[in-house]
Amino acid sequence: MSGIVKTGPLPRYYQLKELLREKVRSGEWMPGTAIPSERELCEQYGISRMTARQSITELVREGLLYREQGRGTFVAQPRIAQQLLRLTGFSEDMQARHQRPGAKVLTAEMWSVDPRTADRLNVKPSHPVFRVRRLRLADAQPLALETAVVSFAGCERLLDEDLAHSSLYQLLETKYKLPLLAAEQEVEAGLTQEDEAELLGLGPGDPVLRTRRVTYSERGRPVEYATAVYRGDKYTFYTRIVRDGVAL
Amino acid sequence: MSGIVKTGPLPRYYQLKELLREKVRSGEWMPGTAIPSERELCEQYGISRMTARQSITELVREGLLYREQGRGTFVAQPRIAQQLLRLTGFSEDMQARHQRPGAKVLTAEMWSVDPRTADRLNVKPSHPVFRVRRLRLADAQPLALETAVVSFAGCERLLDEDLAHSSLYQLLETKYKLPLLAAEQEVEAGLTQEDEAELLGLGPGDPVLRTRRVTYSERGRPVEYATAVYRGDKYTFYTRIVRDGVAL
DNA sequence: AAGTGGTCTAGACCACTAT
DNA sequence: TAGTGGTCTAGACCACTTG
Repeated sequence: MSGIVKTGPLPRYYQLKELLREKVRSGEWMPGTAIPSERELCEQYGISRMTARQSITELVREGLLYREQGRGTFVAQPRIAQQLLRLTGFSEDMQARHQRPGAKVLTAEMWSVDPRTADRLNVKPSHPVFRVRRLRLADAQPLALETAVVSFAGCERLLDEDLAHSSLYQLLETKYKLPLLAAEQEVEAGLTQEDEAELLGLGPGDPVLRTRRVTYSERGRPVEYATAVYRGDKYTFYTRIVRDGVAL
Repeated sequence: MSGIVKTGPLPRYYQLKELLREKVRSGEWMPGTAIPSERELCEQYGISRMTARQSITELVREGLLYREQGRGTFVAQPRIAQQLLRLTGFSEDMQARHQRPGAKVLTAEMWSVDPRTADRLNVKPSHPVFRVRRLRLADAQPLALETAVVSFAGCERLLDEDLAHSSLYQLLETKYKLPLLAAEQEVEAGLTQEDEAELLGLGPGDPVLRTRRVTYSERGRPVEYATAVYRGDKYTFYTRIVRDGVAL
């Protein structure tokens, strides 16, 4: 009946949230239609209104629903709704594009950080950090040349990881308990340099996309600074922007 | 004493939120330091804990604070905290870079929408929409070539606007009451086409950044589809990504 | 053991929308 | 007038962190 377990391991607001998400995902509730009112949900699932509100509030923040005062809560249009905001590394990015990610490790070492990178990672210059340069493959074809510099206590353990077959982001999040919560990224247009062209299978003067990214973990602490050069003919950078301070 | 008005026009959670924000902004609370506990704030300001929590929760979402279970709530590092997420058009973008925005209107017309654009704007093909092509200037120098297609009931009124000196986004938000809440953007590297090169002051084969953007208003309704070509040598695209589903 | 944030309750009054 | 979301209360128990 209710589907909301009284004393399960998962919080009730979370259970209701996933239940509502499924109603939308499955198409049972179509875009533009009103969902049950907060008071109806309370009664249906035997929870208090504040709890139901928390579920709805989080789904509104994700863009799946929207509220109108005095009218009700509605399912948002799918284009904006179902493309959720994610923080992805190369591997997850490729999987989302239905391409098989791969990597060829060019170098992996402990490195005395240069001043520019030190500033971005908030560490002292010459501090030892982990650095890996990889040729990134999509369906076994070269797509990007990526340099990642990672800084945290114990980062030298990354030297023992198999970064040809593992996602760096997944390693950091699971094995090293460093949740990656936010990132700032810059994207520029450019042309190939000689060494890059050869590795990427491009000619001189071919267009490329250059990216720089600082990735942050908890407490706003920078963990990774990554630069990459993408083949301009095979890569499009996607982003979703949500306005800050949008009322719930 | 409290500073939280009992029956003012502004909600109490909002008053507390701005009060906390000011403590951080002014430097009274430095990054990394703990703010008073939720129960302390309740007592200090004479409000309930759920109300204090709402203030804090919103500031955590903005990246100004972070919580640690069992320890407390802390001020985040400024780099990530004070760079708030904004949805900007060209004019706001240039102002943020301390450059003077400008525009030369090439064409402004009602246009029978093509199938590709119709799909993005969620309107029927051949539907009449407003289209403006502008050469965008930064400090009076050509920076980008932008085509914006805008669709809403009454969009033909845009024909009478002075788009050489007005921000399209500001017009839409203020005069037309269309809050711009979210956008999806694609960025690619490319080379100039002949007609573009001349307008942008570039030679053939120079690198450019091509962007496509759909901007959404309330209810997830698409309002604008804009494509632009930026000079590769003068423009860097910035974005901040915040992970979806981050626990509050 | 004491203090913190995380979750939750069972109400309440308000502003707003629709009929 | 009835129903909706927006705000708010005064508690409660839990998991977690720190002494």
